Amino acid sequence: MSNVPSLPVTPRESTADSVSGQENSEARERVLAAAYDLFSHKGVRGVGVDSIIASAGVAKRTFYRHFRAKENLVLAFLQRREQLWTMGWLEAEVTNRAAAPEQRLLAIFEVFDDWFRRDDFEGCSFINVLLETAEPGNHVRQASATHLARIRDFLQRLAEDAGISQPDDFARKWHILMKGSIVAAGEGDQLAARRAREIGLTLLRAEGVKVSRQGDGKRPLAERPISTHHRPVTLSSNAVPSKKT
Amino acid sequence: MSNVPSLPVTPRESTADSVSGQENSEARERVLAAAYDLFSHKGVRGVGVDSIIASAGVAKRTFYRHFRAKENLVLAFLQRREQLWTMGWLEAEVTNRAAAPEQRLLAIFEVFDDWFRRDDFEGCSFINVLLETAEPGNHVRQASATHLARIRDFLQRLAEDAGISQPDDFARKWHILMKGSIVAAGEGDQLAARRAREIGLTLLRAEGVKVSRQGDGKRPLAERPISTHHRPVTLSSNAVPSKKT
DNA sequence: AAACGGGTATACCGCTCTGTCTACCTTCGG
DNA sequence: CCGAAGGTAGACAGAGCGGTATACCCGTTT
Repeated sequence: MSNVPSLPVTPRESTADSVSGQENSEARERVLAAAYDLFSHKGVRGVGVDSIIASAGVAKRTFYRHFRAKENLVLAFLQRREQLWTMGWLEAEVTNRAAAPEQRLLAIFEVFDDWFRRDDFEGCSFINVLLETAEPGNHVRQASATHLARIRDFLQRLAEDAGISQPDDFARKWHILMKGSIVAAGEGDQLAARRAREIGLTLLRAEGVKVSRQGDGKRPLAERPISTHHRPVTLSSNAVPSKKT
Repeated sequence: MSNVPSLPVTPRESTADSVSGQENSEARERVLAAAYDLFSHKGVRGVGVDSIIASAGVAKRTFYRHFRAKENLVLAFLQRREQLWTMGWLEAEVTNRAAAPEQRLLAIFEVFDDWFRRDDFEGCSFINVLLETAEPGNHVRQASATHLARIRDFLQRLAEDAGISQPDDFARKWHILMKGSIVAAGEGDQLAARRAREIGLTLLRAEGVKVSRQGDGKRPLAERPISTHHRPVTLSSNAVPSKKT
């Protein structure tokens, strides 16, 4: 049973790993959910396979039946992070909060503002993994870069919709603001999102975009039904919680 | 005997670690120099004590005579990074390239532009260490945050000199641009520094600062005597290079 | 009924890492 | 001359890591 697994276990999450071709196992899902929590908060190098299987309540053999090696789990984690965080949370939340493209760009930092205030703020897993993996050729590192690029694609689409002349350059600039504010938040600056928003505002205006002020500070924040943050409903502290969490 | 050690071995680098009170040993200096290269390029978690002592050509016993534990070496490394990178390179280079405070702020990104193009670009060790150390209370993590704050102090001084109204807020914003561009460069965007510079320019103007254009693009780059980059003259590939570098 | 696929539990291997310990060598000052 | 300080070399302990192997259990399918 276990209350509501993070993802409905439905379809193939791509990159075939499972031995017999079926990646929709319950055990696999528990592992992935446990890995999501642990990896996103403690980093992929800081969490061992033993911790994950203990937290997932799964046998080691079962783990290695679904993932050839730890690296494969990490790659699967990054993909799930994109589903849950990038798409299921950030993009959804932004799209929900504003309609005009330039307002959506600004809304990113309003979403970040809430995020940075969370006591269990984890930072951006893509950045974290990228930076804790030194070797340039690494699979995991490249995957992180790809997922970051996909965030940039979202920004670029918004820039195009806003009629900005050089959407790629603009998206990369906006991404610099996002990444910079995330690192600043990790450093402890809880106001980082507001600062980044202000920079973004001047940047938009310099770009010739007319941005109708609907609150320079906080948003009206009427109804916002989505998102209980991008965290999957973690399976309630299963089984042996391992020794040294 | 070993060509020009990175620092003249002269005075106390604070935080007494050495057993008998003298931290000006030659062996200690070799260790610190080796650690600087390895840590800054491969991360502090990715480099073991064995690699360091092999690269430094020093016995293990000697290492532990000077550093109670690896953590103490890491802290010493961060301090040296501040001396060599923050002060000896970034601040010196910026101060050398421009005189007016607003020009110095912009010069940061011109210095970064050169830096990002290096093939052995290592990123900001303070950010790297901060992000690869998950636990919030950690000594090393806090030390990294402190060193980052000291960079911000430099920015704040420049902001004050430029007559900017809220220097702390401005410094934090500028730092967001710096950190964001560094991460972007780590991701592979070699133009990140120029993008950040452009953002900074609009930000300065929005702040009411008159910035006389002396080249919107590249600088005149006349004489610039300082800096062969912040890298200490690494002791030429000493001793046993260990097995698996 | 038998076979099989997937799950559990646990021991184990080999490697790496931090840190200690033994033993010897060199230099230098009283 | 001798002893202490600081150095070298290398074995070693103990822990954690990723990954494998053994043995058993259970439900479904054939």
